[in-house]
Amino acid sequence: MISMRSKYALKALGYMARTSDKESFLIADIAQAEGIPKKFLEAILLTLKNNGILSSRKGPGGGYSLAKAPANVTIGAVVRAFEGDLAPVQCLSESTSASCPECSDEDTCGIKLVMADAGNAFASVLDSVTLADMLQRSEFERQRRQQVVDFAI
Amino acid sequence: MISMRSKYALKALGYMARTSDKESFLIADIAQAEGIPKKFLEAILLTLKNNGILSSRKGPGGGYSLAKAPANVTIGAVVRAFEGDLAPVQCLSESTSASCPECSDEDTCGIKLVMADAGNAFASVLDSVTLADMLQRSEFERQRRQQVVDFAI
DNA sequence: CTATAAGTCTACTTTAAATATAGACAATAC
DNA sequence: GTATTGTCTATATTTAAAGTAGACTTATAG
Repeated sequence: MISMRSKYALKALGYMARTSDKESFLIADIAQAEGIPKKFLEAILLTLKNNGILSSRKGPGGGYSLAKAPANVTIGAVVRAFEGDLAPVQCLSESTSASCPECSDEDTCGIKLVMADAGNAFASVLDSVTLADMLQRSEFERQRRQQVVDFAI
Repeated sequence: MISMRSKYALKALGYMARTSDKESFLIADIAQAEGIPKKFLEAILLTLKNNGILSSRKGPGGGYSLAKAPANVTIGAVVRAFEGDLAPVQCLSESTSASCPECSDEDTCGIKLVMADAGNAFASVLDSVTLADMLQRSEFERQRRQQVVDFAI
């Protein structure tokens, strides 16, 4: 389960990428458009900035902008900014140095080996999809469903 | 991140499957062997029983036994007993009926579409590996590392 | 039929993390 | 210099996980 932070981040980025007529976005506007608590979004956008995904300018006329083209931002990079490495078990996380306290032999632990595979499968998908892909996919799905409805009429 | 419950469950099952000379296991013995808090393990084994993975008998001479051969128990089934469906986002979970509160159109939500793929990739791995596979893999890794050490000497 | 050995159930406590909020601070444009 | 906007620090709230305690039930042995 990914956190709300990650989901809000993806929503905010999706909104910014989708609204291509605007260059810069106010926190308050994004919050309202996507239904995200403003103060919470504040911290989220800051994290995205610190991860090089967004850039910002203070003062009047300022706001947040995408630091890269949507085709160059992977979903994996966004999610990792909030969830750390995407390890399904603690002992696979490199950032959290906490290993299994009671694992007799971590190197040959079957659980760890299997979870590594599963975690990699999960991460590969997110790393292979960009923000642009995500929007395109959503749009494709919208049109596909629209056609089904048209056909039904 | 999977919970300790799932990890403890896999440890307990691994222990039972590995210790093939015994038929029946006491909670206390498993707890001690695998370093799991006994009272906590109690609840975990019960859940495994309710999911048809273990069977039990009360009274003297009783204890827990594997309800199926290790080759017929998938890691996915074990983990699902504790984590529910392995949905990476709430709106993909069928058990938790809570959908995204602020998703304008859930059917075409790009986040949901991408996360569905990632979640499926994760689940596929766990569903394709059995308890027997896990033990075998661990043993294989143990021997491989042993050889490397021998060679180094 | 009683004593004992096991699993089962209910309730609670503790701990930690996620989520969210408040308010002061800093930078920039005009 | 003042209004606008992002940034930072601190705190509150809520929720779930992790762990514990103790009474209850079922079965076996003798």
